[in-house]
Amino acid sequence: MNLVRVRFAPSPTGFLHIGGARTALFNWLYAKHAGGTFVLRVEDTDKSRNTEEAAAAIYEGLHWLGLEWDEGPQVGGNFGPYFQSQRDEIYERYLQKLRDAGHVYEDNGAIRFRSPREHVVVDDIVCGKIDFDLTNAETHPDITIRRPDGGWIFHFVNVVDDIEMKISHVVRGEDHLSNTPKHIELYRSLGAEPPRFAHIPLILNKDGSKMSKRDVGASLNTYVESGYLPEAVRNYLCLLGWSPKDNREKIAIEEVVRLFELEKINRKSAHFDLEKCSWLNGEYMKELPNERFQELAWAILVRAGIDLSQFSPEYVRAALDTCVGKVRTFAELPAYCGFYFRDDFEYDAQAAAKQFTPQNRQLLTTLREAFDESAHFDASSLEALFKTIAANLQIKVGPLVHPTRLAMTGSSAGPSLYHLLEILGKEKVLARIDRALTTFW
RNA sequence: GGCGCAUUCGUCUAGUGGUUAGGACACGGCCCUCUCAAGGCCGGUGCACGGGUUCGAUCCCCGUAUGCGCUGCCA
Repeated sequence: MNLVRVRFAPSPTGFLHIGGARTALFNWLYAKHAGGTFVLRVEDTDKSRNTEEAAAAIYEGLHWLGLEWDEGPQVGGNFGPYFQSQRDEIYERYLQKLRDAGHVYEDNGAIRFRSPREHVVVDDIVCGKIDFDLTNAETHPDITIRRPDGGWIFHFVNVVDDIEMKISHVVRGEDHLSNTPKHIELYRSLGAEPPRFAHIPLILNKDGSKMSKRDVGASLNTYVESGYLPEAVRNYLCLLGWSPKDNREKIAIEEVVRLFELEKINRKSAHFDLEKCSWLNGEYMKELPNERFQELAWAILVRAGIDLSQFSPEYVRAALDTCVGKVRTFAELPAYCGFYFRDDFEYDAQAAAKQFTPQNRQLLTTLREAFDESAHFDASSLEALFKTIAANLQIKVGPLVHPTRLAMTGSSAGPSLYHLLEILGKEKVLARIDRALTTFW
């Protein structure tokens, strides 16, 4: 019987760090792969007031990524409570054990753990065997486990909880590697068998600098609010420090679960590349069922301050349909299709200088007449109309399309012109040509 | 400073004691095309450096450099 029990033990800071999200992901992957249990434990030893509120951001992030925990807050379990702030009695009990065995002493009101002063070998699944020499008290001072005010220190409660919760594998960030020998000393002094350790490399910024709270993209929330797809972000995170070894980039989570091994995690820290994450997001967006695309698109447009209620649902739906497959993230959508929902947009200055020439004024006037007289205003009729006019003038359709697009959207890039003309409808199309004509000439 | 970990294209990575060192993102070019994307084709850039070991090292060993982490009565 070798039950795998892993945990994600964040401290409630009010947001889920992208590195923490990946740590949670790797724990979750290993639990799923091994048929084990994924525990969520909130390390709120700081006794900060709004623990529940701050922890909520972590729950939301995990839920968003689809990393459901088997034990912990909201779901319960046999090893609770899952908040360190509620486990005081347990810590008292373990402290007494250390006291009884003479492993602790008081120092200015704080309680410190007396190191056995030996070599400790950490046999890490990712980093290999590392021999730490803890014999020198100058370089490796005894750790404090309790503050004078009674507050507990991370090293102690973390170890106690992992013992109590029967954690079999500690999968955490490499920033804890140097702490691990001290933790092992604690396990031994408490008469407990240390778990297996797997220290995963950190995630750094693209330029190699440390990713701090302030960096764009450091919080998972950035991706949620920018309209990234959780499956895309999760996929990208899987590829940071792990790979299926067969060149696959877009890979179903079930497949990752099947292939995932702690032994195959890289030892090198990874730089977060938003470009690649966005590309992957675009790949997922292409396969999005239309319903979900519409739903997410509406949400991002409303968030961007566009009042969709003044348009018919059919109009909005048709407008959004012209954007499918054209953007990599939903965050790009408001700028991409905003012209459908407002008439007072700005014109791209560079494009205007190029397209709104005296010569093109004549073309726009010609087009206006043709639109006005056109009995049909669907995309294919419009396309035929453009081609007829171009043929009559002995020019390509490009010279007709470009100024028209700019007049309709204010931009030189956008959805298919013929389709957007159909959706805007004759009335708006004529009005927008008039607006361009009066604005620029 | 001490201790620890790391080092394959700009980035994520595959890989081996003898390979034309593979893929992806990004980038450049071409094709397609109503624009932009998408798609297709082509292209450049990489084994940090110095010593060993070896017939031969990107791969093994030792240094150096650089980066990151720990060195808290933070987690």
